[in-house]
Amino acid sequence: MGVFVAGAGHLFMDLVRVETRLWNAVDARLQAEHGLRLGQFDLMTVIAGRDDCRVLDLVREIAITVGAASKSVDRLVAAGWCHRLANPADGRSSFLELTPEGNRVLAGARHAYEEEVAWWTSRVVPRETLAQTADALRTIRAALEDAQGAGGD
Amino acid sequence: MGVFVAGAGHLFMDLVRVETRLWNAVDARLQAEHGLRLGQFDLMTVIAGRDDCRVLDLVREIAITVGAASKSVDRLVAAGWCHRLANPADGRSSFLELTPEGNRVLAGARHAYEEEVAWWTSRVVPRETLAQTADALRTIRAALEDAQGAGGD
DNA sequence: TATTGTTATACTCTATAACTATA
DNA sequence: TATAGTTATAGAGTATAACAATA
Repeated sequence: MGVFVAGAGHLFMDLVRVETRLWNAVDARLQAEHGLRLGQFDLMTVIAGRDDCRVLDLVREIAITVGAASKSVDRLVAAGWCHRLANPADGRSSFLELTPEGNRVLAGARHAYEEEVAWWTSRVVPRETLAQTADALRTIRAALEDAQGAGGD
Repeated sequence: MGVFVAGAGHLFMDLVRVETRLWNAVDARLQAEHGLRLGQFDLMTVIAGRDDCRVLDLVREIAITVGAASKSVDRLVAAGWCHRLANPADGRSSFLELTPEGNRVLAGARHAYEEEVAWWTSRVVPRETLAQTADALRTIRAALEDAQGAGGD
């Protein structure tokens, strides 16, 4: 039962399609209900989850260019959700920190995010299969990040 | 064993990171070895796999906008990999077809594509786990496409 | 009228690189 | 010199919409 692997290439295309469509579904809901984009939710989650987060930490974690990261932070700052604090140990960089309003918006959006993702995953795939899928994705992610030099502190 | 699900939201973020990094790895290799981008490989695979493929079929399958699809096809045509044929049954649309050169490039790239994807998946995850992951992704994809009205003929 | 596709605008991302400031 | 970050360019994606041609 299920021992035949149709081909890793086919798996990756299914993964790409799921990512695109699930991203669009979650993004539309966050934008409609909480006024922020999923990309901003992602950035803010990283900032909130890391002490003394710098722009280059976002670059490595999310795998975007430094130019895009810098401008994305500009937009978060313009929205009043984030500010840059001087890094006392290194004058070249700033520490990123969510504002109280940023934390409030993020917390509110997290409920909708979890609910929407669960709707398209937990509802259609058995819990144990989903757990095994999560394990597999975490393993593949770790292999890629290990090789590409991402995510490390 | 593995019954606890850390949260579907965490699974989705792992999926997003895998998609980004694996896309970048495969894209870099296809570009270096075969001169085409992974996005073009994706478009051409859809065109090759469907009789009488139209621009709107690409829009629904890949989930891009009609403007982006039209311009992407322009670039495939400019590269000599695709052409538009008159649709005898509907003067508003064209049928997309790969040129012999397009088919040749696509076939050559497919080897590198499969090898690169397998390197990051089959090498690090047991075959049966990977098969179960493939099943889960296919199921989630079908649920999303059923709701978003994609992929159908 | 509705549909198919092209084209245009404005915004966000990509890669690349010039540039400033600091280590 | 190397690193952290900002800023600029060109190309490709996004949404949105105007538009032409056809159903």
